Amino acid sequence: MSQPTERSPGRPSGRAVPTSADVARLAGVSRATVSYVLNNTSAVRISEPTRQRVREAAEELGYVPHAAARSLRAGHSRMVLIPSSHVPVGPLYSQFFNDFQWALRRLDYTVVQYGSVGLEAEEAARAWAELRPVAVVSLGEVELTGQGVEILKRSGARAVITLGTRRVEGAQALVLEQGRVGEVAAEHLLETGRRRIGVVVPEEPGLAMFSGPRLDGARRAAEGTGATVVPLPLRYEEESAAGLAARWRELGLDGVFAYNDEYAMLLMRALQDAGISVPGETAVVGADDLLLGRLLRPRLSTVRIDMVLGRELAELVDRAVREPDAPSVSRSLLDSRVVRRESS
Amino acid sequence: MSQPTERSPGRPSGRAVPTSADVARLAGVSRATVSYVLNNTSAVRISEPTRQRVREAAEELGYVPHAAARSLRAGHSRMVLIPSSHVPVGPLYSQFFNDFQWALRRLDYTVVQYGSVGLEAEEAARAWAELRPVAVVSLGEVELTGQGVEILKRSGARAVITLGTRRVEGAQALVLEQGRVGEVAAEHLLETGRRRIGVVVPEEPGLAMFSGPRLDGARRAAEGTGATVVPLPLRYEEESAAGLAARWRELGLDGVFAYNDEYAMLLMRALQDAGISVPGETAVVGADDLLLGRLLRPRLSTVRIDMVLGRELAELVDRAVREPDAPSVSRSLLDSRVVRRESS
DNA sequence: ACGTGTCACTGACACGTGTCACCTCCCCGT
DNA sequence: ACGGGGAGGTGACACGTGTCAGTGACACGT
Repeated sequence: MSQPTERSPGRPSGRAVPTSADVARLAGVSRATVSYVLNNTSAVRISEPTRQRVREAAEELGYVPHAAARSLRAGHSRMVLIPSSHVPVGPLYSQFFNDFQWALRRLDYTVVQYGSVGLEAEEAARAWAELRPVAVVSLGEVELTGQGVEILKRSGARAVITLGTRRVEGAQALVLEQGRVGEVAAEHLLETGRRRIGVVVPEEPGLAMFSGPRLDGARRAAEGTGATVVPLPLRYEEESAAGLAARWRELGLDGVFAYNDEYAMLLMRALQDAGISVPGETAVVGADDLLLGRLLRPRLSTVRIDMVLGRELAELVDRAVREPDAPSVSRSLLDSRVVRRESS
Repeated sequence: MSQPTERSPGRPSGRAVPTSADVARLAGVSRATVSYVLNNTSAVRISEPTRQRVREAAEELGYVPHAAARSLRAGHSRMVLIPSSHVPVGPLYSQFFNDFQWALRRLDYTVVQYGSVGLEAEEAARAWAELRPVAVVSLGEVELTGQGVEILKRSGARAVITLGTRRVEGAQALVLEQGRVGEVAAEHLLETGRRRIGVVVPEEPGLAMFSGPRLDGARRAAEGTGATVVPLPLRYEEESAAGLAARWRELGLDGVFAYNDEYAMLLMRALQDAGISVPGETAVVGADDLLLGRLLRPRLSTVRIDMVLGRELAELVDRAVREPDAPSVSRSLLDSRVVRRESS
């Protein structure tokens, strides 16, 4: 029942996608020549008239090379894979990500975001490895185990870089010192005379990766000063904030670092509605320096986070790809400082 | 100088990435058997002991199949490509996108986001076509021309779907009726007796795609009512808002739809600082129903946008892939309604 | 006439996988 | 003794590309 697999030599139109062989046929040259022309191979000399003919044939057929076949033959690709689970992120991160992507493209890499929603860590790593990326940059949204790194490296990845809060076995780690954020916030509150400091810890899942280190940083700042640090679980809802505000007096806090400008705004409103004066009775500090925070009264004090430059990270990826055996640097890539406004 | 290309038969470790041939060798079977076992091919019977041996060998070598080789051989892939230029987006969109991705994975597609920052429309389409995706879903962030659609289809894409504000030649278009957002906002303002209505139009590039239709929608609502609609350019900065507020009285507006809750909050604060009472003198309506809008006083009225379900869109993609010749449906996928609070 | 070189191009192989047709045992019924 | 047939497995091809070695054709110097 199966057709003989002979390829009818002249199949000019049809619905088949054109290959370089089709281009060669149309231009009246060999497939090799087509490859040389379209890739501008410098080591081989092809006459100008022939080049022209090949290019015209390719144009006419709408030929587009097949990336899979190409990287199969080449034995490697220039694909940088970025796992993404897409927690909603702020403009800060978004800006950084754009820069990063742009810089990588400039270095002639192909950036691919590959979502792996709802997969196990190792299972996800295997899925990424199937694509044979030359590098994997995990931006901390997705968990990556030492086992996963091993799978990726064995599949040919020359660089596995994690950009997150904790180190992963075998990978280049760029630690985002989230702790610093909490630390400078707490230091600021201490300097202005506060002694019992609350730290808001969002209950939303997926944020633990950031909130944990920030809390720890605040604790570090308080160490040895005699001040106390109290974690405050909070959901991003008005009722949750109202509930927290209702028992505020019994907590006896005189300062609070609220993880985030959004949580800070939520909490500050709830405090004010409960009759707690800000900053008189309690100082409030957020983070991210959102424009909206400046619209409240009192204006929200905040921690401004200077993110690593996308270009810088792209160059680091490039270096890691070219020298995979280089020592595993692990730098801190955040700089944080307090912007004092009126709420503290 | 080149080594003879013989492959040393026993190369147990080394740094080479293992192929199915290596697995076959280790398990003492043929490559075909390996393929059958690992793919659970039902039409072929392999004894249980052999299956075991193959699986163990694959495990031991850390074998991961090569996606490129696989889809090359298969002649098609199940990759859905989503071009992304990553303008910072709100939680609404983010949630939708997660659902969409999850639903596609459930339908056994591989979702890949491919950024094409700073490429021409046609050039970008060519780059996407190289990956030979089975479907392309443009979420409106990226321009896609009729020419681009042609390139993609010729390269084997069975479905090209645009999800945006305008239709594209040759593609399945799902029009997001951004106009409705402006329309219901304006209708609401008109119902509450406002006659001179401002519509904030962000000056930030990349938002024009949304802001234009919203303005048009507001105009549509005002048509025939005798009310006037005035576009108000605004940058997302305090100074810009202050400038607009300063000349508010001479504009003589009694209502404003501010594109967005964020712009609305910015403008409302500036109006209040300039001594304009809200909603007494001017009513303000935003959009997106952000939690933060509820924290202001007066609480911000807003347009709640019910986005299409991710699952629904995923099923539509699946249908389009299975029946590429189906008629080009083009539905509206937004539902908008006003949530009245205190600012209007 | 002959070796040497250069130019422009082509033939053939390899990359890793899925699958189809075929092959070899071995058992069973007559 | 022989045909039939199923169970379990293998050999070989094709997918589309990049690249190396080679091949005529022609020019040049002796």
